[in-house]
This record gives sequence, structure tokens and C-alpha cells, in this order.
Amino acid sequence: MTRPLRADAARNRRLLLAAAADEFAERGLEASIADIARRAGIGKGTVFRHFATKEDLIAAIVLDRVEVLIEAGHDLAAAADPGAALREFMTVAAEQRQQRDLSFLHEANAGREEVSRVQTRLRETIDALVDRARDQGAVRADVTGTDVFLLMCAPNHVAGYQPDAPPDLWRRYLAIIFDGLRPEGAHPLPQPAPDARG
Amino acid sequence: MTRPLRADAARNRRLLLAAAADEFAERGLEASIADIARRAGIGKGTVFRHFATKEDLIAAIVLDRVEVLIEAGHDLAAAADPGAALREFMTVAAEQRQQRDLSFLHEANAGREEVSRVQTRLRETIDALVDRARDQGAVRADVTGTDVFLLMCAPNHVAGYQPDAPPDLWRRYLAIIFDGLRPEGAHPLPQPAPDARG
Amino acid sequence: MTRPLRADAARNRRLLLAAAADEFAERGLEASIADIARRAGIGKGTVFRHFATKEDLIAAIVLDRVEVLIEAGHDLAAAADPGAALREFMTVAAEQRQQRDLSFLHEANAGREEVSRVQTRLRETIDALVDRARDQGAVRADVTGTDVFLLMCAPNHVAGYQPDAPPDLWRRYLAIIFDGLRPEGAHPLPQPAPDARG
Amino acid sequence: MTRPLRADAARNRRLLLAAAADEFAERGLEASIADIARRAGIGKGTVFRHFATKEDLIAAIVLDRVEVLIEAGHDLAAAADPGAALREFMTVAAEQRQQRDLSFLHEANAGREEVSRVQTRLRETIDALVDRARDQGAVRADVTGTDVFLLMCAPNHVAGYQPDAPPDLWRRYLAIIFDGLRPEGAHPLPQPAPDARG
DNA sequence: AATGAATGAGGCTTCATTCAT
DNA sequence: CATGAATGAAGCCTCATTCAT
Repeated sequence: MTRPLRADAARNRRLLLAAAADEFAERGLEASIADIARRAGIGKGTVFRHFATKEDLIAAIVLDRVEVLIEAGHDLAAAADPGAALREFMTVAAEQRQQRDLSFLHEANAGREEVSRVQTRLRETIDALVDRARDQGAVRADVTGTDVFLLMCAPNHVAGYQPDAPPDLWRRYLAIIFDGLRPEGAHPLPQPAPDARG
Repeated sequence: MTRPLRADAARNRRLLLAAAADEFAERGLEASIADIARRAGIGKGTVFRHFATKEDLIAAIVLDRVEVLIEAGHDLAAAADPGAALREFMTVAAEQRQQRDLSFLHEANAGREEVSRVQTRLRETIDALVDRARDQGAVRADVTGTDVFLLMCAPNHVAGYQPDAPPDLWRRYLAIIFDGLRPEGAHPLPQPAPDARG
Repeated sequence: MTRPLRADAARNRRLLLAAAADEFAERGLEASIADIARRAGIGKGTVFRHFATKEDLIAAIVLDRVEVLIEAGHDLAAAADPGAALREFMTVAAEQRQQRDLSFLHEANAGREEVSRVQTRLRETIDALVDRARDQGAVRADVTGTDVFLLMCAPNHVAGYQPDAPPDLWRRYLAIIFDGLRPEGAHPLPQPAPDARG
Repeated sequence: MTRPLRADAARNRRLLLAAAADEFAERGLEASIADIARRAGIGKGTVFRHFATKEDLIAAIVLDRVEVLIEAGHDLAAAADPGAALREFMTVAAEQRQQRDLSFLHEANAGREEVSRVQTRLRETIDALVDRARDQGAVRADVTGTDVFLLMCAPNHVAGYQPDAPPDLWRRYLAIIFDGLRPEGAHPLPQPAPDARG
């Protein structure tokens, strides 16, 4: 189908995706294509040769990210300690973008067919991790995979509010949030968990 | 200096701030001045008579919000149950914008003198609440006011990722995060709390 | 509905429509908005205040033109000499744009609801003129209003091929084409007249 | 100088010219080189190997077309019936592009040396046809070769305005225009014929 | 010689901001 | 004071053209 890119084109594609991810992480989705191209050291037009649309570019990054998460989730699905596995998963998720956060993973491309599909797969992966952890009593009985899916980005986001945060600050907030998921000291939750799909 | 506005001007200012807050909540900071003006039922030029700059308008909203929070914090500072008081404070914070989140309270106007000043006051207010709660053992020993300041917006933000979330979903995530702040089942935190000022 | 424009806005609108008509006449529909704005002596943004879209601008011009033609057609519908009336109508049509031609009156906005509607009215107007002329024997029996509708732009278009044509050259080709519509020396036509609507 | 092309290059050139002619006929001169290349089944770069510029490509097509017309004109110059010969010539001209029209034969390349030269030769060819026809009384006394040169494209152009015209509709308008060139029922023309060269 | 990747100028459009009414 | 018209910078995207493979 997609025959291998020419060597230079492949290199540019990589540069572009990296630059775009960085710009989006630093400035949000309104980062301009021109800035992304400049950062990647390529021409503006080249961006559009690789991704016909800004949205396509964003979708490609999201897909990349989510695929990595799914893989990480699968690798952890059979780990000896389900609680540690879940926490490791959330760590991997947060590590992906130590700068700012990967919120746009949620915000963008609401409608995109491919994105929804891969998000569904990610949710299922997370469900499996959470179910196992819950069965073992590693997390409280009333949290679901959807909760983790939604909370996953919070550590980075929260840390991003601190003006000159040390690069690992998110680990602090991941720890706090994860403690909130533990059974010890859990108080009843006032709202039911949302459905997988809205 | 700032002599009282004429009656209609004061009314317009209120309409404008309300409309702007709603638009920003629904569409984010990139909501257009034209839409805000239309929503407020006033002319675009009038917006700029009240706020010379879009940033000024945003700052005004942030200031409004923060003042309310400071006041709420003060009111709760002497409450009988410090733990409940802190939780109530976080609830008030999250309630301010049940739609979307008030992240832009952090994101915007990083540099603004007035905003920093009022943020400092808010931090101090929160510090007081947290200190009291910590002293009573209502929250874990290793969390600070800054932590709460940063975590405060997370419940709304997290809930916002869910496509058609029920309007009170944020309460679920506030509960989880608050449980993470409790002493029961607290695990040591990998990173120290950030300074008050970066 | 459309309350009267402010004096300066109305003036700009006129300048803009005139400049646009000239540019389109000289360079075709691919004339750029920037050039049109410059020619009108207004800012590029002002063009979009008046017409949200380049297509809207084109449609406005077409509508203008066609309305004038319909009116002219109505005025001529009761003229004493139906043959002269039809010829006068075609003259008025060709005079509208002495430079180049008004072909884009046909080419543009195929789909636009308002444009189709007004075109239908124009066709009906022309039908009436042609029917009367035919009844009187002023034009050959086998031509229809649709023929005239289609031929109407040809004189200007043909004259436009001549590099430095005198401004009235189109009159020569209108005369020739009109002679082709007369009954004298008419030879049978190899193809039937097209339908009013495709 | 222009040594013969390699066999495959010659083949590509033919494919390219045909594809370009079709695209231009369907979409006008703003058809993109990329689409033309795709239609020809060759790479975009190859287009520029054959024609350094889009304008060069257009000129080549025009030259092609005009050469064919000149040849046809020569073949018809000695025909038994000069009136029928002229009409046949105009038919051949219109047939070249039954889709859309060959207006761009006039519109493009105004300045090109080679194009002007070949256009001059075409005009002379047409002059000869018209002169003979006029001498025989097959066309009116006051029309010239230049008139025919200019009118030649009108049938296709006129028919092109009709949305879903049958492919031979242009024959109808050629017939009408040709009738306008006949002596019977000719009325005096209001403008003199233009010079051969502007 | 052929290919298709890269480039950047230029086109349409949006929007914060200024200014005449 | 309020209004909405005008402006131009900036954004996304297209496309002729150049160039490395």
C-alpha cells in the first residue's frame, strides 16, 4: 500500500512529526504550520506534501502516541503485579510529553474515524489493566478504565501550570492521583463513572 | 482615579464579562471578540472601550474569578472542620465554570503584574487552608498549598475530555483527587513540592 | 431587512463592485481579491466585510447585471417593433461590459440558489422578447429564447480576441450574429434548441 | 538543433500534449500541472523536461492546433465550392475541441513570437478562404478573414454556457453564425473590420 | 532521462484593533 | 459614549517550478 518513502522524505517526515509534537506541546494546537516547518527545518509546502491538512498532521501524531500507549498497555497486561502495571502504564502515558501535556490527544479530531477507532482500542486496553488491578485489590472497586483514560493526562497538565516547573514535576501529581485510586482511604464517589462512549 | 462608571456603562461591563466568560468556557481563549460582543448584545467597539486589549479582558475575568476564590477561602479559613473546608474550597473553585474548565486562569496572562499579585494572594489563602487541614491530619503531611493551587482545575479539565459528560462529572474526579490528598494510604511522593513562585 | 448602509460603507461597496467588475472583465474570475481591493482603494479585509466570500462577490455582480437585463427586457417587451426591441436588448446586454465580456455571468455560481432563480427570470424575459419577434417574422422560426440567452455574450467575447480592438467592435459581431437570427437566408439548423434547464 | 527525441520521450510528449489538451478543455487554463501529469501517466518533473514552463506547454498546444487548422485551410483552399469550403473550415475548427472551447487559442500567449507568427499564417489562410467565398457571393461582401478568425471559436464557447449541452450543440450556433455571414438578409455593419494585427 | 520531493510565492479568509460616524 | 466599518497581519492551503535521487 504505502510503499517505503524515499530516504530523505522519511527523514523529513520524522523531523516534521517531532517538530510538530514539540510545537503543539509548547503552544497548543494553534501552533502555526509555518512555525512547525521552521522548527523542522523544512519548507512550509513540505508539510502539506506529507499531511494534506493541519488536522491530518495532528491526527497522525495522536495516532502515533495512542499506538505506543496501546502497545505499552499490552506489554503490561500480563505483568506479575497488576497495581504496579497500571501505575507503570500511567507513567508511560505521562512521559510521552514531559513538556506541557498530551491533552490534545483528547481534544483534537473528535470526529475522525481512525482516531475514534484507535481510541476505542486504547480504552479497551486500559479497561483490561484496570480490571486486573481492581480484582487484585490494587485499586478501589469503584474506578473504571474510563476514569483512568480521562485522568491519564492530568499529571502533565497540572504540572504545566507551574511556571518553571522541574521536568519531572508531573511525577508528583501522578503519585497523588494514583493514591486517590487506591482502596485505602477511598470515600464513596458522588457521580457514577461515565460510559465508554459519551 | 477609577471614578464610578455611568450606570449603563457598568451594566455593559457586566454583560460583557459574563458573555466573555461563557464564550471562553465554551470555545476556549480563541473565542472571537466579535462573538463575545454579539453574545453580550453590544458593539465590538464597546468591548475595546472597556478593555483595551483582548488580554485585558481575559485578565479581568481571571481577576474576578480569583477574587471570588480568595473571598471563599477567607470565609472558610475559620471553619470548624479544616478538612471539609479545604474540600469545600476546591468544590467552589471547580463550580465556577462547570462547563469546560478554568484552566485559562493559569494559562493566560503569565506576566501580568496585577494577575501575579492576585495569584499570590490566592496562593497564600490556599496555603492557610492547607496548613490548617494538614495540622489536623485531614490531608497528608507532604502536600502543600501550591499543590492544591495546581490541582484545583484538574477535575473540570479531566471531565472535559469526556464527550458528552454529565454536568457534574467533575465531582467524581474531585473526589478521587481529594482522596489522593488524604493521609490514609498515602505513599511517598517522588518529587518535592514546587516553590510558590516557579 | 437590509437597513441602509452608512454613507461611507455604501460608497465603498460601490467602489468595490465597480473595481471587481473591471478586474473580472480584464482578467477573468481568477482576478485576486488583493488586486480588486487595491483597485477599489480599500483594504483587503473590507472586501470580506461586504462579501463574506469571493463567490459571494461574484454572485452580487452577476445578480446586479442580470437584474438590469431583466428590467431592460421588461421595458422592451411592449415596444412597437419587436425585432428592434430584441436587437436593442442584445445591445444593452453587450454594452454592460464593453471591456472583455460578461461570460462569467454564465460560468460562475452554477449552483447558487439566488443566481439560478434570477437566471430563470431572465430566460423568461428573453423568451417573451423572442416569441414576439418570431411571431412578427422579425427572427427566424427556429430560434428560441435560450438561443439568444446563450448567444448574448458572444459579441463581446469574440471582439475580445482582437488584441487592441476599438471599444465598439462588439457591435460588428452583434450585427453579424443578429443577421444570423433573421428569417432571410436562414438555413435549417442541424441541432435542436437546448432546453431551458440543461 | 532539435535532434529527434528518443522513442519513449516522443511517446511521452504525445501523451502529455493530449492529456494537457483534455485537461485544459475540461477545466480551463488553470488546470494544474500535477493533474495533467497524472492524466498523462507521467511524472510531474517530466512535464518540465518537455516544456520549461506551463506557458510553453500551452503554446505548444496552441501551435499544434493552429498548424492543423492551417493545413485544413490549405486543403480546402482549392475546393470546388468556396462557400462550403469555408463552412467546412469553421466546422473543423470547432470540432477540434468539442468539449469546452479553444478560446485559449486566442487568450493565451498574446506576446509569444512563435505563436504570433503561426497566427499570422492562419489569418492569411483564412483570408484566402474568405476571399474566394466572397468573390463567389457565398458570403457577404463586408466580412473579412479576420472576422472569421475571431468568430471561429464562438460556437463552442456559446454552447459551453448551456449546463449539460449535447456534444454537438455547437453545430447549431455555427449554423446560425454562418447564416449571419451570408449575403442574403445582410444588413450594413456598424463597425469596420479590425486590422489583421490589432 | 524520469521521478516525485521540496520550496516559497501567492491566494482566500479570519480577527484583533483602530477610527469615523 | 456606542457603534460598526476599515484595516492589515497572520493563518491555511495550492501550485508552478527546481532539484536530489
